[in-house]
Amino acid sequence: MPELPEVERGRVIATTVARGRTIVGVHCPADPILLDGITPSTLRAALRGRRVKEVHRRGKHLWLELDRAPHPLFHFGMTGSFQAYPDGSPRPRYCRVELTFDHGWRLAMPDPRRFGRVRLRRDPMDEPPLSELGFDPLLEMPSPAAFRALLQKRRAPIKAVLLDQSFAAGIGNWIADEALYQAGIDPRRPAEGLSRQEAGRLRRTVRNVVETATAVLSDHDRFPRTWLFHARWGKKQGARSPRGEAIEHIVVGGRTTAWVPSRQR
DNA sequence: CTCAGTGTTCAGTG
DNA sequence: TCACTGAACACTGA
Repeated sequence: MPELPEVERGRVIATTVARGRTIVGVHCPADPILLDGITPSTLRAALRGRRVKEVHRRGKHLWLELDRAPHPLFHFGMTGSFQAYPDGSPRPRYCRVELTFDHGWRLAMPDPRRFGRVRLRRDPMDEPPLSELGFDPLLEMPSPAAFRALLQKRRAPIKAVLLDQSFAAGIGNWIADEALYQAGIDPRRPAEGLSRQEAGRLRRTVRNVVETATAVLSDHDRFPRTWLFHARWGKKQGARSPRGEAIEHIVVGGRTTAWVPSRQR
């Protein structure tokens, strides 16, 4: 699930259930998704009794700003998410962490595949991993000139650069493919070789894809029907884009890439 | 039964 | 330093 729009949905869910509330319970079995030597008891000690002032997101990372450090920082990996539900509802399957608040509602992080991560940070923005992130396309998209300048420093394929979280924070496999498709750019092109016009188009399509997906809280059924997204994993052989174009599958930057050669140059 | 997957990290290589 | 490859992580569903 989790690229920027899915994580933003998690932020909205967490804000709704947790902002201004006090954490009264922490359920978390010992699990490798707890990093930096966190144990169930240290996590409980850090969180119980704390008030949640605000919920923040940057790229694919999400954290609760508490009334006292350290603050819990979450990454959803491939299959993590947030769910909120009232006291008494069953705990979701694959729940790794569950917080209970003073109004009786709970916030859980299920993560079947366990690629998610939970950390504690004193100054989240000033410490890794957040301090290593590039710009967040929703919060701070650079100017066209600055965007192109960043691209010109990179020789790697443009798709690999889009996936690099130290370049842009929050872009994942499907957003990179969608933005390149809409911009009409071959994913294998060296980033430094994009013209000013191409860089400008790509900047706009990245922003458009992220903003559009976020505006519908990442409800896939509400993504525009013209998006490659709906066709990319359909059938590998003979797949067609919504516009009837042939879709090819190749590997770029170590990831399966769906693209439309007749449209992307 | 086999394989790929909306992600990250690390070791090894050039 | 940069960049690429492959493996590892762990589990589901086609």
